[in-house]
Amino acid sequence: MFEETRSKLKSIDVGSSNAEFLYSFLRAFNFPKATISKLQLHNNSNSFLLKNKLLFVATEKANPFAELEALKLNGLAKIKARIILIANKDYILSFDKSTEDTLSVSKKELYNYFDFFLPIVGIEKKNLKNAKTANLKSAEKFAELYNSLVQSGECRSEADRRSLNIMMARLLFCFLAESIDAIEKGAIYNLISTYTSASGANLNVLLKNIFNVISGRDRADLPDYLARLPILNISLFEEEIEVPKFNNQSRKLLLDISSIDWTTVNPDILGSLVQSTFVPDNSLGLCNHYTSVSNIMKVLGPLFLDELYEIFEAKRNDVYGLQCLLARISSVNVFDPTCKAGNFLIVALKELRKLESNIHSALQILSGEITKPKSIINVCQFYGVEPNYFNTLITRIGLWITDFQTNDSEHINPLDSIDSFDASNILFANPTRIDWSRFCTDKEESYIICNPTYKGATKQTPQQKADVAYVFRNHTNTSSLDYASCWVYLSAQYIKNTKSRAALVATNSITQGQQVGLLWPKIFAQDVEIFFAHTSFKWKNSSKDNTGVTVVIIGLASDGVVNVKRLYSQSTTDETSNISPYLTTGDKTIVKRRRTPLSSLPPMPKGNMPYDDGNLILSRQEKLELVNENPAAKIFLKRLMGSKEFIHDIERWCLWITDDNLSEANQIQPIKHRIDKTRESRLSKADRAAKKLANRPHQFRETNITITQSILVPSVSSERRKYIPIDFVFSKTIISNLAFAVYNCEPWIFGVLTSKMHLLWIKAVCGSLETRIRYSSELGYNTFPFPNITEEQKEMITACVYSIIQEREKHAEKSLAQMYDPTNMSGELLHSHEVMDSVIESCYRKEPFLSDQQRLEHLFSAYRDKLICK
DNA sequence: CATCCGACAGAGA
DNA sequence: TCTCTGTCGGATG
Repeated sequence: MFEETRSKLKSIDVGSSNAEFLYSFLRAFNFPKATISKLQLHNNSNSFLLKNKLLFVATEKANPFAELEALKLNGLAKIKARIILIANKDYILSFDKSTEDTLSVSKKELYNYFDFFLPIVGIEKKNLKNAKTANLKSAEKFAELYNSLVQSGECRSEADRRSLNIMMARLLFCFLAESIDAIEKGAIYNLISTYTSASGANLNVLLKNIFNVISGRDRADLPDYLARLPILNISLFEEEIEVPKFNNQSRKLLLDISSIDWTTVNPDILGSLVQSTFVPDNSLGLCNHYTSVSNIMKVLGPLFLDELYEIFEAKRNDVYGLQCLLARISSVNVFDPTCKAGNFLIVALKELRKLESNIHSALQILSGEITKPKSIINVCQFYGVEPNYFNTLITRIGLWITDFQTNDSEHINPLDSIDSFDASNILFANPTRIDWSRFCTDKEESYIICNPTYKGATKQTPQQKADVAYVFRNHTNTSSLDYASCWVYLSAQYIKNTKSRAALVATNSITQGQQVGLLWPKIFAQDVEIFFAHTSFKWKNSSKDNTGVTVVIIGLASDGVVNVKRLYSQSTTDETSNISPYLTTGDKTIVKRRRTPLSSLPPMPKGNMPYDDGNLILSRQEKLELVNENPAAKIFLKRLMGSKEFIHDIERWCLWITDDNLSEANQIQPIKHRIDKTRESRLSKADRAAKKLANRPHQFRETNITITQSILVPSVSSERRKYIPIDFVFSKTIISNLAFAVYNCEPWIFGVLTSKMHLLWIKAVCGSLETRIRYSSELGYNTFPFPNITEEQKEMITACVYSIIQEREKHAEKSLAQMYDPTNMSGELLHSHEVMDSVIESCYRKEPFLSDQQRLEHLFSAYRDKLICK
């Protein structure tokens, strides 16, 4: 169906003018002539708008990312088009506003990515089950072969696994070597198909021979068919390994793999795919998530590439300037201290070569020379540390093939290119245990890029726990840190007092909640600051399972190295003099956990934790059945509310038994059964506290109850609502550990908690679940700066509270979720909240606040003042 | 003792 | 399969 589009795109003359390029592009997607001739000029003569579909921008800039950034600065929302297509002489950069996908390819390769543009003809990519790319196909075949060999029982021991991994890496190397003619094309396929039997029985012997011949170990009296293989003098083939036995099926898979056309395989994602599909478990418990190219560009651009391109644009007509720039890029180090399959390094190499090629083109124009010299960017400038041996091999392979593919010179002998396999600096080690500065010694400038493993403090393996303890051995209060903090800290140490910079992708947790107070003082103490950052966005790559995590990007530099800091979000870019550890434009104020409220507010504990494996809790149905059969059970039941039951008005019940009426409760068989099960479950836990709780299995861990009225605050709730849904609950309700409670409180407290001021504070200083609002008392409530107010003010607030309650009562049939639906909130309810907001704000100061930014600044300064007073 | 977190998890469309 | 939005339990301070 789209073959025609593809072939039309392929036939576009790359050298044509911008307008011609655009016309051909649109014709490929079958836009009628009339549409094309009616194209509107947009803002200036370099861009065209196809309304609601496409904005085409022609640029002179060699780095189209700069043009996209410029558009973002002006606000992407204003652009009335789904897809933005930026084109310079050779490359195109495209951005899909809806999916936030980025595509960066040369014009020549554009046809292979036509599906990116299908939304402009009304087809969503997700609906398109198109043929898999060569990359994915190859990776899956590789994974199949790997699994087949593992499952046939050939690779039981650790040593067998290792041999298998090395064999897989060697095979990958051989096929790529064929693709660049370092090995005769089809040689491996022919050897296997000709000299092994269909049963696969002697295939392992043949492979062993092939490896021996290639390594040069065993070349005496070779039969002719093996003698034609070259000697590849690299470490990959040095070790003599046991090759696992093949069977009919695995032999067939290997033949399939060797007949793939490896010339079309893209090294920056192949390695990652291979790795993510066939290293399912590894002894270090590290994850195999890899970073997509568009995410890598979010890191490389602000870290150094944008700056290099700015220099290039400025010196375009200056031979000396261009030569200086060349000298500079030939001496930078790029260092990924947890490189996995190496795709950061590979993309960095590719991008630097692209820039180099641009510089050579500019120099050619200035000097009139025709031939391009050999690249001065060497793979030895690329450093990686990786605790998985197989990954180090994949990284080396990726860098080697990229080195060959991106070298402009036509006179590189494929066999000579092999040397770069061992030239790259890839170290097999645990990066938390080595001294980075002794591995990647700082020449002129080094750039650290990485996407370390994230693991929350309570989810770390003992090994990871020990790693964190080792990295932070000179500090206290470190056992709640995420595993990724190690890389932030070590990066800061590495760049300290140098001009080098670092940029990391990390879980957003390290920029939120308690971790801010635990990590960032240790970073800032080294005179290192955040010079750019990208706020939270949902992690995505093209791997089959897109795991749920929300990430940020953090750029670090020594104080004073970078003056203008850039703060990026999905659609905006802010320039500022400081980026806070919460990734806002504020100052470096850090809010730390407090046990008691800073202001004159009553305590807010968490609700009661069941700790029961579900045995003390009943659904509506279970409760009805119990009461039907045992009417006496009724007095032991109370409504239970966590966030979900509270917000969505879901009926859930719990057994609430005091020591006094325990014997009475035990008379009812189903209740006794539930109590017994709770005891069992608590006893089965390793935790000492749990065993102690088994002594009172009829009760929740905490036993707080409401006597008059309590305010319930859900601990997690959607960030899309205008207000956090909170409400009063009364004595029949038990609040669970999934909500906070101000027990038996005065009504005006409700006014403070529901206010916009409080919400802003909570969003700013508490943690979050992905991007949900995660309320917390120690971080958000106890730290909230609220003025001491008069009785009159309390009365005013109370009046507003009642008017909100009254508005809610008009919709008594609705749940809080429905009343506070972000798209459908009643005008009166909204209004009563706004009145409340202004009353609360008037407690802070007479003149009204003009923006949330102002409100937050006031809150932070009030927080600092209160702290000093205490 | 009692809080904050999760390379998440479960439900609904 | 994607979108939306909050469970549950326990190590940790």
